[in-house]
Amino acid sequence: MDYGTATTKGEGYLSRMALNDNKAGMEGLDRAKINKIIMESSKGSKFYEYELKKEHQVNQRIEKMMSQKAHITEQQLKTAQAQVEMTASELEKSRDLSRIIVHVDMDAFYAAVEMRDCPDLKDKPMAVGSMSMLIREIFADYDPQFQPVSLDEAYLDFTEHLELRKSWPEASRTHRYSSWSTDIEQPEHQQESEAKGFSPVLFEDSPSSSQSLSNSQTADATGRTTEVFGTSVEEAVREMRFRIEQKTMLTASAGIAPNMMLAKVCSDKNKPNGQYRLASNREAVMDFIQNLPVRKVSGIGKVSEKMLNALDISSCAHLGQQMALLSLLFSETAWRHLMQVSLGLGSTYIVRNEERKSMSTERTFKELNRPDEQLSLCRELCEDLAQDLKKEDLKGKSVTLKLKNVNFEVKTRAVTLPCAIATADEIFALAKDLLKTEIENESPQPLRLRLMGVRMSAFVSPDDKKTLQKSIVGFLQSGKADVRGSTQEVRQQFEGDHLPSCSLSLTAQTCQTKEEVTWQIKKKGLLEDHPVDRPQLSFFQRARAKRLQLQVCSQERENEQSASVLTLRDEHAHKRAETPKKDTGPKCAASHLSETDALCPSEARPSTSSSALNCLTCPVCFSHVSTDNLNVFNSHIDQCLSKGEFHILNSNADVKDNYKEIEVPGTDAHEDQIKNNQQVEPNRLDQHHLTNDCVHTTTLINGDSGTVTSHRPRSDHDKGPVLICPVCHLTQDTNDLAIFNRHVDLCLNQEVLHEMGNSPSLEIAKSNVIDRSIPPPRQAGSGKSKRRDSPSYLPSKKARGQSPHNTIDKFFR
DNA sequence: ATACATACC
DNA sequence: TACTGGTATGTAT
Repeated sequence: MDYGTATTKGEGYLSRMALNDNKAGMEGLDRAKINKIIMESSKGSKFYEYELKKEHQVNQRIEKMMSQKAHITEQQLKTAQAQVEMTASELEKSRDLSRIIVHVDMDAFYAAVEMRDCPDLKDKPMAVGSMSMLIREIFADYDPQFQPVSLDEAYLDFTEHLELRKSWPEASRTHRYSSWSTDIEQPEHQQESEAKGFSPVLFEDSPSSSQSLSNSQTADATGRTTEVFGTSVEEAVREMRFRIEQKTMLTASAGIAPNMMLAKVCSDKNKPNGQYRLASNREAVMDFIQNLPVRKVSGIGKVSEKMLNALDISSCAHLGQQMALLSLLFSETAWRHLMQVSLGLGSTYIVRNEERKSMSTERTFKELNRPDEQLSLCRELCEDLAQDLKKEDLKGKSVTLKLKNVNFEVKTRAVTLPCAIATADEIFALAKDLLKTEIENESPQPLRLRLMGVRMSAFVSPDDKKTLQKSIVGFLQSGKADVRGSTQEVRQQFEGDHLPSCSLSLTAQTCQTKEEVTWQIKKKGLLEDHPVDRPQLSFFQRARAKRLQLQVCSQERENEQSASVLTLRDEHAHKRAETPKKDTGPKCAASHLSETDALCPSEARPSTSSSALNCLTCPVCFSHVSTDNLNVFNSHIDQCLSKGEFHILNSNADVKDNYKEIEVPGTDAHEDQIKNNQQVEPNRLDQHHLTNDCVHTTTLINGDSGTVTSHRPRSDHDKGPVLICPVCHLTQDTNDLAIFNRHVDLCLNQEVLHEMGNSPSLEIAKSNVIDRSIPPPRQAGSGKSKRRDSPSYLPSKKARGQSPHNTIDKFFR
């Protein structure tokens, strides 16, 4: 075997390549010359170089695996063998041969795509159709639950259909040839029909769709030939293929087997325009499997095949023989899957999995290395993606930026928000930051890109998308009742969107998860009227007090808004304290709030209603501010922030210095910024700080701590402040605000835990506690750390349902 | 949650 | 042959 020969980087591959070509029969050739040609052709082909690099990586994996194998003892193997046999007999017990699964695969689908795009065919009449239509119109007759796997593939469970079919009259099994194919009865009529002016179509979006097909079929007065199909599986499948062909003018192949894995292999057996049936008995299955190359199995790709080959495994029979070894070398999921394959097992029930998990758009181009161009491309992609999202009415919480450089190296960078977003501006606000970070990381060299992509994932469920009227106050009113039940109703709808640019803000009202609710509830604590008077109250008690107060005031909405404003302000103050930045001077503190607009759907933004805002309490000085004008209130907070109690935060960072004007997406300043984005300011306080806020959940303590710690006059600053936790009232032996904040967060979370008792959101609350116990992003300025450490107690992904026919991909442990 | 690799069409 | 664009998922961290 040739892997492992390449240990040095540059020459390794090349010598290996040269070696590879040095096969029997080539001995007499001028080897030096050949090597030179190989070298030359590889030169300039970044793609080829990258392929070699990947190959090398795979070879190293294999090497590692082989050395692992070399260390396996007889004893280990014996134990593994016993284990594996146990598993095998368990799996054997679960074998279900009662289902009849069919895999259909359109033969020339992609050729048809080409044809559609071929200008010569553009003007020819096109029949309507699509997989979804096939779906609807043909597949559903055989299995209403059928699963479309891709544009040209589907799984169907024929079992029920076949039962019914037994008693069907012949008429129900008789199908007509379409008018365009009446001239010939052979299946090969396709070319002929094209000659008649039709081109095969499967696409709903074809420009000249709509007329022909259904018309021609129903108006098939000529009648001509019909075909009667029998009641057996083969006949039923043949009938289905016949109907597909009549409808789409494309042939399909099919596989019939007792499970999905086998059906898929079978559909490949008689590939163009054929079908293959594997009988539903164990012997037939095992026979079929024995000589089946592992590579034929869906999910075993190039890499897996190579790794298995290195272990002298090429057929499924080999798999069965080597399971003990495989169980020692591969991950649990991987070897279990392999074992299923070796036993000819696969999924026997078909799940229609209609929700997409992500949506993305990417583009390949000639080298793009100017940051301004990269950014505007990024924007374009975001716009495209937003459009696509809109078509399916999707909103997601995670945005991933994908970059491939001219050397074909791929990078993905992602952020997740607590709330779902969908517009181009919102997506761009995040993607832009991810991109900028990468540009900065590479500087002073430019990023030399050949591909860029933007993906949206973590979609909110349709239920969650509906904005509900019930407010978080309503949630609190129901006490600690079923949080799960109320979670979805926590959002508020605000009417209007005409906000003074300075005073409004994102609220977390659009957030969807329990975690976010917890987060909000905690924020809610800041609404407390007299926290200094009643500091002994728990967070929830305070929340309840607030609720009562709110009831009295019956001004829920407006208070919600002020809550949001306060909270955000706090978050930003916190951020500033944590991440000192060089920025322009203060302008309007609330403009920080505006920046977050980009990150939440506009319809969720609170409006600055003109109704009275009594009961407003400054989160910094805790004095009451009687105003119904949020601008006034914001100014008040600005003043508080820029003096007095808040100075403690300045020990970490000069708050004032960190105020700056923010370009809000959609504003001129923002647009200009994008357009002229030549230079990137590395330490800008920008949208992604909100991102960080969101990712790290709560950051609400700062305002509090400012107050709580204001026991000492400013002159004592040098000695360090005395920090007393407002929750547990214990003096904290630290000057480090970050540590102190973490402590308070923990305390608060413990409150939440207690309060929630066994409520369903416990898990979430817990995770907050744990998250908080992790040090905050190390350095300020870099602002790079968007990583969130995941709690170790979370169930592993293995717990997720995985269907056996899924891919396994990585085999190594 | 994020990054990356693998897989499939 | 070179190699895209889209989605999903397994593994590692």
